[in-house]
Amino acid sequence: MDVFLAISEPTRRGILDMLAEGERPAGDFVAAFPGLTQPGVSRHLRILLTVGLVSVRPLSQKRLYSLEPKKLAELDRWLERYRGFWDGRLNALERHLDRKKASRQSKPERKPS
Amino acid sequence: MDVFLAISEPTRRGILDMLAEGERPAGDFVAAFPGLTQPGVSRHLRILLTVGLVSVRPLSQKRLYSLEPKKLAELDRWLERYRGFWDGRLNALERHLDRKKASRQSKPERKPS
DNA sequence: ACATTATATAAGCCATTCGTTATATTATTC
DNA sequence: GAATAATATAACGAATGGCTTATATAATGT
Repeated sequence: MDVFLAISEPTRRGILDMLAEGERPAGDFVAAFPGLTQPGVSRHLRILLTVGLVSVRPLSQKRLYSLEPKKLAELDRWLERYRGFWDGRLNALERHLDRKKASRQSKPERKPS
Repeated sequence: MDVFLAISEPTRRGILDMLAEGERPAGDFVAAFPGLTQPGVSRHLRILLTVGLVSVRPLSQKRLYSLEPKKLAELDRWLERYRGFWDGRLNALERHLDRKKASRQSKPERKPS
């Protein structure tokens, strides 16, 4: 299983989306996806972990998952080839860069759980 | 089948990569992937077509496929959320923007201070 | 009309994946 | 140490995906 296959699953993208806001215990995902059972969610986490899209650290009985951005950069590098093919994209990039540059001295913060 | 699933397959990414260089007849892909049979390639093209990642126009017996960038922009919009999580990305973006700007105006600026 | 070229569709097989229930593991609390 | 809480693993069935061979469609050339 590679990164592309890993993010092809909606639930796993949902998990990543939640992790974009910060570190979270596995239980949060179980609660967030009522359509799935706990083992089901656990398996998705396992997949994201083995692929390298997330990492874990134990906190008592809990396991805190967090985003592993380097792997997502892989995906971005693939898209790189196609960027410039669509219009309207440039403005979005410029806006993003402006935000980035404006907050360059401050590190991106992570919400504690 | 959605865009994420469509690009999760290596052969289909290969097809898109070839299309990044321009319009191509179906036969080109059959030739480019010796590990697959013609119907196998045809099915991948069908999938890319139904998802909206490519389009076709007939030219005599041939069918010319070309990239449909708008659909890839969808993927990019998803990644947007995560951009800014990895380092080193900024420079690549800036380089790209510089290229873009350079092609839009006659005199590109070397480095903003 | 018939053969050829280019591509698509059909049918079937095998591998993978996703979900489930049941059970195991690990840490905490009483 | 027994009970509880949080999470992981095992085993398995159902669905999906991708590949194949065989066949169909469509346009071109003779």
